[in-house]
Amino acid sequence: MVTMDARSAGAARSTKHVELRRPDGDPVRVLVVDDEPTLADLLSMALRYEGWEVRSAPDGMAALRTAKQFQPDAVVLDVMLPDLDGFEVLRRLRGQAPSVPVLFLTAKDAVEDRVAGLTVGGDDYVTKPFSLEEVVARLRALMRRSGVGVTARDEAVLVVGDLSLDEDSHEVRRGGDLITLTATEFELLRYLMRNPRRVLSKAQILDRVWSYDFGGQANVVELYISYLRKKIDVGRQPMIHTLRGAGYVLKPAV
Amino acid sequence: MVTMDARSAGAARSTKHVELRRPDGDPVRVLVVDDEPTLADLLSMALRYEGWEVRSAPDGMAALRTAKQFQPDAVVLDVMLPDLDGFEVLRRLRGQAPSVPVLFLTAKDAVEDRVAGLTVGGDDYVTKPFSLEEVVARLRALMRRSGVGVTARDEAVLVVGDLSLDEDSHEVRRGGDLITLTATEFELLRYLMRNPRRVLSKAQILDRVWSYDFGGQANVVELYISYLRKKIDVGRQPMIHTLRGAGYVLKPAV
DNA sequence: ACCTGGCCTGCACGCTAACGGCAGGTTCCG
DNA sequence: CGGAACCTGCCGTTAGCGTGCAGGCCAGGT
Repeated sequence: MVTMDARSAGAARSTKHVELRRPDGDPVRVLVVDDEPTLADLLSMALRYEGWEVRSAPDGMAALRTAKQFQPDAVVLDVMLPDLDGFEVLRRLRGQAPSVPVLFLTAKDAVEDRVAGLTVGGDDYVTKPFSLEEVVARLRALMRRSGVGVTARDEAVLVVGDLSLDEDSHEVRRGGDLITLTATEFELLRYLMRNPRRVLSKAQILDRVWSYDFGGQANVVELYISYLRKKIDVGRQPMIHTLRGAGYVLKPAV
Repeated sequence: MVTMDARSAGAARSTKHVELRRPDGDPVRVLVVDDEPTLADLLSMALRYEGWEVRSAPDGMAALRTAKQFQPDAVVLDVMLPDLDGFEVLRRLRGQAPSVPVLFLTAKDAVEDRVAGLTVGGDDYVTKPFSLEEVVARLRALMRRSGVGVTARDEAVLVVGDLSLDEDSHEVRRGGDLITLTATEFELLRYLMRNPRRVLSKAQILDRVWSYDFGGQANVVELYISYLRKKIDVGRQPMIHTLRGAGYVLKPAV
């Protein structure tokens, strides 16, 4: 009956969102700079899955070379690199392209020291370990603000049925009622709302919403789904549906 | 609100404020003159993020050359330059463009009185180390007074709900009651009021409201938020909200 | 130039929301 | 009817947040 190839994670994604596009119609280009191959690959795959064109570089010099030739619309940059300091890379990068937004990856403790100057130019950062949802969301936000993807008037508000989620204010409403979510609940709902009417397996959700080094049980997904239901579906037409053995779906209430 | 074409290439912010614009519709142009590359970059990024077109020069002669060709609407000028004295630059600049407003950057102990003397011409100055909020606010004020950005009658009063803040008189009111704020509290509130209904992380606030060389704990943000709450929210419908793990939001009280 | 008061910042403690493990209960399906 | 998959109440732990206190610095006044 219903399509059950929910785990075809590698397959190119069908039409879900309005694709971000550059003015010339080409897909958005993102450069990933990280010396850990595992992490770089993970990120590259996730971003490619968003429909973006991705290239990656293992160190600062390579990043600058690639950037010159690739002309990315955004850069994901690990601050800890074997050759150059991440901030040095930023400086030189700004010489080439003054307005390319940069998303920094940084270890938790390192942030405190030199957080200064990261967010002033519209740049942003996430601390390791991060969730892919977070990285993608922040990248989208960065590009939205810097004018990439102007063709898609892709505002910061996701809407599914009478449910809406504002990524700027973190405001969530179901038919007028304001709903308060915790950080994790918010990320989970955002992921669901980005993929409405589509089965998402617990594994997919775990990979996407929780940090890549999360060691816990897949049980947390069930737990947080139940939290969301209490806040969103209780006393209303349910929007979150369980598909036994497959996963969960979010769709407008009839 | 006037319709704004999306063609604003570069770093146009999402629709939050009315963008300052020149009579011809192009973005406002600002020239930054500083010999410290780090500082020049920091300023350039921040100003670009305001939606302005920025160019920078490392010394006095370059500044004059760039000014002639770039025709800026405002100039940010370090008084300490390798070649020419900042005042000399000003004099020659006035030869080219008599009415361009200038914002001086000066060390604390330095020639404060001499600079003060120059502000009679409508110019202004900021002492290092400064906060970006301060620089941007003063630049806006300068341009407002000199008639740049005539299209946007962007008054000096910020209003969010029943809360108002006058940038000229520093008067803050919540529903009629006059509220007295310290300098830091004022800058923090101004930043919040410039970004209503938008989550601001502690890092963003730090980068923006505190001086660029501030090395202290991110704890101060929490502290000053708590001060503001005491003065603004106590005994009323709260306008400042905490989003755990995300930041703070200011919004009209329902 | 000294004094004084107000403002900024560091430190540290207490608090509470949020997270996630566990386990017993429930629903669904074969 | 049995088992698998899922739901959810309970609760210990943690980390993010609020705030009182005290020292130091700057400004404004005498």
